[in-house]
Amino acid sequence: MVTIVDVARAANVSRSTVSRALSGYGRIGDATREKVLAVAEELGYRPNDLARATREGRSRTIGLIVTDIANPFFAEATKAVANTAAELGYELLVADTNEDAEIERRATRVFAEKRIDGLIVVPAPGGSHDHLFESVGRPAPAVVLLDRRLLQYGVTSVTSDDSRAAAEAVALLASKGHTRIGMIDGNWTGSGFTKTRPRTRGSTTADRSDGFSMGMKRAGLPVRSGWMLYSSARELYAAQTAFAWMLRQAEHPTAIVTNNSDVALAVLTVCREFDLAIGADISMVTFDDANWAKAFNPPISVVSRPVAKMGEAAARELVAQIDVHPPSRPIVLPNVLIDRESVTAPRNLA
Amino acid sequence: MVTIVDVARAANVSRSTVSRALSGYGRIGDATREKVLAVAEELGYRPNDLARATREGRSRTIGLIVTDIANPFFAEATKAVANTAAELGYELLVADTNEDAEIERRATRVFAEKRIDGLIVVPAPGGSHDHLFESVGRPAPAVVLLDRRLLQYGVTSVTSDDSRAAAEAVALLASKGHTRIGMIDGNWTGSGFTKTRPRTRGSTTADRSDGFSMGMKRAGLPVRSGWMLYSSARELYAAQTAFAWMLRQAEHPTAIVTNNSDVALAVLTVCREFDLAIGADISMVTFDDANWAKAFNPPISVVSRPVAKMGEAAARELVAQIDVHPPSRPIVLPNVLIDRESVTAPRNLA
DNA sequence: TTGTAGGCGTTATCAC
DNA sequence: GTGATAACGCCTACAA
Repeated sequence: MVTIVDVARAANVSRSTVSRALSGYGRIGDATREKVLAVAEELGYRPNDLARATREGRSRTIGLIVTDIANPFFAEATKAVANTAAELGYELLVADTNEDAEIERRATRVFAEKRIDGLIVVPAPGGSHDHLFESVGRPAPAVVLLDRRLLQYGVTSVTSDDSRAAAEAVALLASKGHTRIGMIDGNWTGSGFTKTRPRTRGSTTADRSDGFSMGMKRAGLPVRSGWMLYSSARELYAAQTAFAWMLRQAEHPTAIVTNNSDVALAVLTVCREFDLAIGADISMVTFDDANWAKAFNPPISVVSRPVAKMGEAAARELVAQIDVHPPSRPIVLPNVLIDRESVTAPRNLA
Repeated sequence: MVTIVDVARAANVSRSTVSRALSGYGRIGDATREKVLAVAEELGYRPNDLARATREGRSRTIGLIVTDIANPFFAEATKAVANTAAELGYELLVADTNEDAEIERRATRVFAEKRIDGLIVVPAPGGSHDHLFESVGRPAPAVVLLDRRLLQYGVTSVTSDDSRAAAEAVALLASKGHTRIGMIDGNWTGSGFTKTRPRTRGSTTADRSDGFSMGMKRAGLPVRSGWMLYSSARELYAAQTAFAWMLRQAEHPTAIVTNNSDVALAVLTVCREFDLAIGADISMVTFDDANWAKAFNPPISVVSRPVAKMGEAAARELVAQIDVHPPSRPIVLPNVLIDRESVTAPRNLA
């Protein structure tokens, strides 16, 4: 690689003159500058940002740690973060933890060693997250949480108002006459599925379940045991098993809310197996406006989460903090309920 | 941030001793080492990898430039690259070009300044790619192409055998009795759609179209003008418009092949609007086993591309090249045709 | 206007 | 076994 010294030699000037020509600071003669620039161009000189960063104490690089980049939600968030960071003059280091807290710790450490200026993180569920915030070993000067909250630490978080949206989804279903409404939460850290509410903290998943319950209460509807299931996030078929189990109960729901698009796909699959027509036989609303939702027959009604905006907001907030603005209060972006055709009046009322 | 000097001071030894204790090179007394380690731990010392990289001339960081991370195919590839890189001891810098060659150039330059050890790139369509390979200004010592080929430059590429797979898809359709088979290619760089084959080079997209034609020829079937459409990759509804147009032709295809999952979604949407049942009224096979394909009614037959393996292979090949192994020959991984239920005999024969 | 010199945090060579 | 010292490439205060 060609360095500043090489350029200096070739242009018959000193290192500092080259630096001045390149960075445009201090005074320099026009002729000298142009010559230096020409030589640099010709030699294909590229400033060494590592050296610069070492000296300046800032790397102009931020880190993003996600539980699963392949998940459409996080893929789109990543895109927004990457684009916003680039626009703001930062590069993006990415790590995928596969929801494993141990991998998260490792990524955190390595990122810290690379001296990232800030970190956006979707913490892996379960386990302690002290490593992200303890003063000794804090991975970066600035940290922002994406789609998660960790109240104990007082970090800025970017989420969407999932509680309200879940309640709204229930209200929509109730307004069509549904009284037996179920929900499947696909973010359980256990295996298989369970009827008992897991005590999760900080997850927006919990918001959705809570919002569901609240919506049911407001509509004056009971939540029967077995109408609200928590299925494993790791096991591919857990959500299918859960929903199939739900359908086999004596009085099963006539409408279902799912907390992400993967669970929605599971529900759709099971409906096909049970020969149940979406809309006509069973109504549904899912979180996340996946790209396939509009293509289905019938098109699926969804809670569209502001993914791209969340990613962008996280990046902007992070950079603001790097520029030593004080941390913002929690940022909560609005969801929008899009009613397509998967919600109709229940059969027995028709 | 606490440096090696801080640790040295606190432990009452010299910088070199601290370095020895930490990196485990040279000779050092057991007692000294343990003390240093203890002090380092207590102070929360983290080696500064930027400084280390500056000195060693290698950053242990690789770059990934993609046209669209939010695209499920690239999202999964990114995941595989990230995981493999981590396993091999590299961190991953990511950039999204939105298929814009200018952004690609910018990312390339910045990555070079950050002194990445290697680069995996999905080049944006159109425009020159000299900037990736010209000796002066080459962004990294090692470069690997993902899902694209650029024959002129003699770079290693990782692709899947899409030509063969497309021919196989046609064969499957033909074996069920279809004679009027169409294809929609959703990677055209133009706007709207066109009937005339664009001259693209290096794209695996072209492989798919070519394979389709080859498959038709082998089956002794004609490709009527208007049965093979190229629709814009940028415009959201281009593929829908194209397929709707195709359906309105006098003798339209009874089966369709689509070259990616987004186009498949477009076809599905149009079929719903035309009230055509997949399978019964029109058969289809699409490239990419998207997560929704199994959930559809009926489940969609697909060419499953080995995405994760491609990402992993690209990362491994890149690291091998960084370790000065000579570039490998083009790597071509096998696709697998998964016949689900979207392919049946055409109506008029039933 | 231009050059000299020192330091950012590492690692490694060479004396002691 | 340990410490002083130089070097990686850059930037910039200061001197000329």
